[in-house]
Amino acid sequence: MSQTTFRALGDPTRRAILTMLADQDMTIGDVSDQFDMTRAAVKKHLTVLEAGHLITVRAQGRERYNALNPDGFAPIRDWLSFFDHFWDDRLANLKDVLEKEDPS
Amino acid sequence: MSQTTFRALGDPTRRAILTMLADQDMTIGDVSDQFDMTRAAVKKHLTVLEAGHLITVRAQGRERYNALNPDGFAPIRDWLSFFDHFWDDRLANLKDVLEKEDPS
DNA sequence: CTGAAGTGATACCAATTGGTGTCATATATA
DNA sequence: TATATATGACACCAATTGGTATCACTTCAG
Repeated sequence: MSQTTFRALGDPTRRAILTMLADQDMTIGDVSDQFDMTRAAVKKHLTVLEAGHLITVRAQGRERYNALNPDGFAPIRDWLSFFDHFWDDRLANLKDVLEKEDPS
Repeated sequence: MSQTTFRALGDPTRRAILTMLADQDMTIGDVSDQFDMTRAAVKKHLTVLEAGHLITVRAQGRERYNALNPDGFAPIRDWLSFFDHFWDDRLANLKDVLEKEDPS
């Protein structure tokens, strides 16, 4: 289900984390340095982001690097595209109607 | 802020409502007929969707029709496009590096 | 006018969420 | 080996959230 992904994006702190990860992969310590909250809180956010497949974690010694997972954004993009296509079609239908009413 | 928009999309019931509204504008009664929950609960969801500018409401007699607001999806699309562009650029940079290492 | 239909608003409740504090574990480093 | 560093895992708490029940208000129809 993509519910975990949508939910992960619902929190502003988590979206900020994703933006930061766009610049560079970061450890929990790196991330929590940028926020006025404990590492435990950041860890929870990272767990939610991982559950939503928006990030991946790779261990390196005692550090664990969090990195963006581009593929994780696909469900969101797909969901949006449903509406985009819908509006495209509706626009096309409107065009057809107009052309039938007043053929040029 | 687009936080209200992201938050609105975080709930599966609200996303289902949006999908239903793609087919046709609906009153609260229409919507709540489709879910196993009270009208009051549906009303709350619609309020959140309206706060996120994802729907608009127009009164018609004693009925109030809820309709999709295509423009409301823009913040989400824009936010996603930031990452899309980022990955495009990163891919381009990678290509540059490869071409420099092994000029064809 | 009277009653039914459609809705808004509020109080209330259980569950979830975002946060802290604390302790345990694993890994570098002196 | 001893110690500091980086992290994970809980237990716990306040605030938010999704839901219900209930009452008031507006509008349509007889």
